[in-house]
Amino acid sequence: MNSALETEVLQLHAEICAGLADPNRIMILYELSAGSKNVSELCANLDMPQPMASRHLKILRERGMVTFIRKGIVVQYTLADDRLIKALDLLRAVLRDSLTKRAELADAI
Amino acid sequence: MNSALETEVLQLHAEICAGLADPNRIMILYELSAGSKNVSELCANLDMPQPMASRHLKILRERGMVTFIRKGIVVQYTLADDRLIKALDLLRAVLRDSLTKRAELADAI
DNA sequence: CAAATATATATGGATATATGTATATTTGAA
DNA sequence: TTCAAATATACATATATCCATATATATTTG
Repeated sequence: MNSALETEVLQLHAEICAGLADPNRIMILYELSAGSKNVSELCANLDMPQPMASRHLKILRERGMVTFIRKGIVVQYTLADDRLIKALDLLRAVLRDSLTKRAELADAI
Repeated sequence: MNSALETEVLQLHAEICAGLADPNRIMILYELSAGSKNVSELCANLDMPQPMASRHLKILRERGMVTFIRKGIVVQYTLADDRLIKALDLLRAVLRDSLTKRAELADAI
């Protein structure tokens, strides 16, 4: 029923989602949504070890979720698409409502 | 800088994203967005073994992404929040544009 | 209650992911 | 060429995930 092409798109779709599926990467994306940053700035703002930032940035790069430009000795990263933040915001809203609902259920006990 | 509460919210946020990060679960969510289904219907429509469907449904349930009602002998699952589909659609659009850009770069070679 | 069917769970092996530490690479400047 | 800063990668380890298979549980009907 599914063509090989559809299967591959689905796989890539899942990989973008997996790109969001880590607290550190979510922080990086929100940080970049406030403006481009180089690796050092990201590390400082997020209190994250540099190798950790580089590894997560690599994952985001591979999935086309961030872009980068080398500016002399520093590498500046930019959010590739604002819709990534829109999606994250939607999912956070889903989470909020889900937690609210669970709290109401708990109160009803 | 991050409170323990913010850290936990971030973790839950990442877990919702991880809920989307599998081709089979994406298919299940889109299938449910067209209307509630029981496990057998999901398996039939998606050509998916039943234990596999149950396993993925469990993951979606734990994250509050689907709800279920037992109707006699069958269990009917429902998409918990339409914004999950909105987020998936946004991410698919990001993917589409990203692939388009890469194709243009390839053509430029 | 017993049989048939629908769901759920437990197990295990292969694969993937996250992290810290150490090291390599790249770049600009002395 | 040599150094220092910024960034990227390698390695080792721990943990989590995926899937297939087998098994267990629950519900309806006769």
